[in-house]
Amino acid sequence: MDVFLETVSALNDETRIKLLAFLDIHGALCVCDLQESFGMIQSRLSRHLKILKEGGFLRVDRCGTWAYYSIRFPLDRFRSEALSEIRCLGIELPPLQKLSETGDCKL
Amino acid sequence: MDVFLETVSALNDETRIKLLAFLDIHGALCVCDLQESFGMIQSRLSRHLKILKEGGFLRVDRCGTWAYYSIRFPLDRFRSEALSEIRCLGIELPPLQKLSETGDCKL
DNA sequence: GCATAATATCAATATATCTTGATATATTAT
DNA sequence: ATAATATATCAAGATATATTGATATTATGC
Repeated sequence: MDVFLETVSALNDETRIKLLAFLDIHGALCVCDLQESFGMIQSRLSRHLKILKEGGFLRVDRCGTWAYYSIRFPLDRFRSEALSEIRCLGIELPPLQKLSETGDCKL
Repeated sequence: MDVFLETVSALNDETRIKLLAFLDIHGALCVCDLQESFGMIQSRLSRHLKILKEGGFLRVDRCGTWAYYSIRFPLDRFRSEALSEIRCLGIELPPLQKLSETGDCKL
């Protein structure tokens, strides 16, 4: 019950739905990229990304000081179906502003 | 976005998940049956049932003064997958206390 | 019509969640 | 070691949601 509720409540926020849609389109991005793209303050993003990660939707790959967030695959059926729904919503997303450089990191 | 969030937030409550599981097992029940089974006050149940209905999970069939709530079929893929998850949670549910009589009503 | 029963809605309080700004941690470069 | 950058966490206030008790609505039987 708790795990399911954690998954559902991760979905229960407009900001997090937009973040999922954005990461679904653009692949792995770090917090500063998202911060710049969405014009959001860092602590807010960090919190939402944590909730999405703990809800089983995202993975994090650390690369030096950067933390690259991306959709976690494979997703189970429920989360996968949720992502399909999100893809169909036609959400308006901001343009990607990419500041970070992967450099050595293999993502 | 709003419709999806309405669906998700309907799922985002322990009481409502239990109600879905209970109605999934027992079929159509009226508010007084649920009230008795769960030991909840009527206004609380009525509110949660309304949210589940507006979230697309339940239908209501009125029969005189009774309002019979049941899972709405067919469910779309996302809601159906949510219900599958709920079935797998192994939620402990109270025994059914059935007070209402269907009588003439065809359910 | 009047009384009773089932359900729905409202207003107030309690509880949880979100946002913000400040601070803490961690990594890299000098 | 110090400074700079990226991210995470914390505390306070703002907002949303849940619960309760009271009231309103609707249908039935007398």
